[in-house]
Amino acid sequence: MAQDLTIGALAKRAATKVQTIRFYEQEGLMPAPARTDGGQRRYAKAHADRLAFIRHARELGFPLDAIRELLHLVDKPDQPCARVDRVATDVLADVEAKITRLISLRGELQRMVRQCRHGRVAECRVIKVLADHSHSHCLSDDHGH
Amino acid sequence: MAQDLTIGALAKRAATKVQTIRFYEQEGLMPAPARTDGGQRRYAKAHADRLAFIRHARELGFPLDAIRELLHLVDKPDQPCARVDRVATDVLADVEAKITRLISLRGELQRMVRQCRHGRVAECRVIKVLADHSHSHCLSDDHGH
DNA sequence: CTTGAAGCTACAGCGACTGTAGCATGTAGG
DNA sequence: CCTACATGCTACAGTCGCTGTAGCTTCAAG
Repeated sequence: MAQDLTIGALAKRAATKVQTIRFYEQEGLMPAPARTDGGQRRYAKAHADRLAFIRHARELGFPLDAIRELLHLVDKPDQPCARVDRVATDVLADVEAKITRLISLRGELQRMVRQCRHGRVAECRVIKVLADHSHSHCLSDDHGH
Repeated sequence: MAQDLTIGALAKRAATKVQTIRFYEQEGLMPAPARTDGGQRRYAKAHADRLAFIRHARELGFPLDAIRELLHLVDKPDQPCARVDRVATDVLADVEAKITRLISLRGELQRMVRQCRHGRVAECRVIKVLADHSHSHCLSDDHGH
């Protein structure tokens, strides 16, 4: 077919690395493509669409396992989409938890940096805050992670 | 000395795993402690302080390399703390970048989940949004990461 | 002296790639 | 037709910060 892509051309289109595509194939996320007589991969449009799906999901924070599940579900279009919804909601909850935690980290870091008087290490607030054991429990609600 | 701690007791105090402490020693973050005749580690208070410092810095998102640098600086208290400030500011910038990105992800995920009509997979908005290539560039300002 | 918890070393595994070494293939120009 | 040379191939190591496991030894209490 005329519109077949080499792995390099596909990688450029999807803004991924060549190795990443081979990695997705190995992980069962991308189907094995046709090969030339010499053994090189040649991709059709369906592969490009699938790769775009995977990349978009990855950018949104979906782990590969979740993407694998979504790809299975795409092949069963008559089923109810409750599981799709579940996967997406789980990712959303994960993203929200990360935001909450990072905002609390940002607060503590900002306080630390703001208090630094740019003197010598001996009296540096940053070092003092890090060394101060009494601060360390204010974030520990998450250490089970 | 009477106040020496086994690795297990130290781990419990610092809310870490035993293996994590050995890992920090191997990485040069924790100094090698005294050993019993049988070869078991025995820790003094200085080790507990150092471990608390490391753990607190880790909770704040400092990578181990940054912590290594801070620990070196702690041993040179007469130097200006500009480098300490630099390390902390870098971590803060990193945290802020992550927050910005995650908030944009959250927005897209919320839209996706909200539009789901809980029908069949064939007409699922979540799947459609993920498959739609035209959405995939709205976050790509960060793909260099 | 025995038992059982806790310690020891060494190494594999996680997630999601990324990089490297050492070849083979494909294609464009001469 | 031949030669460069970019690109492709496989296989495997490395990234980060731990965590878990196997197979053994040591310690402290009873």
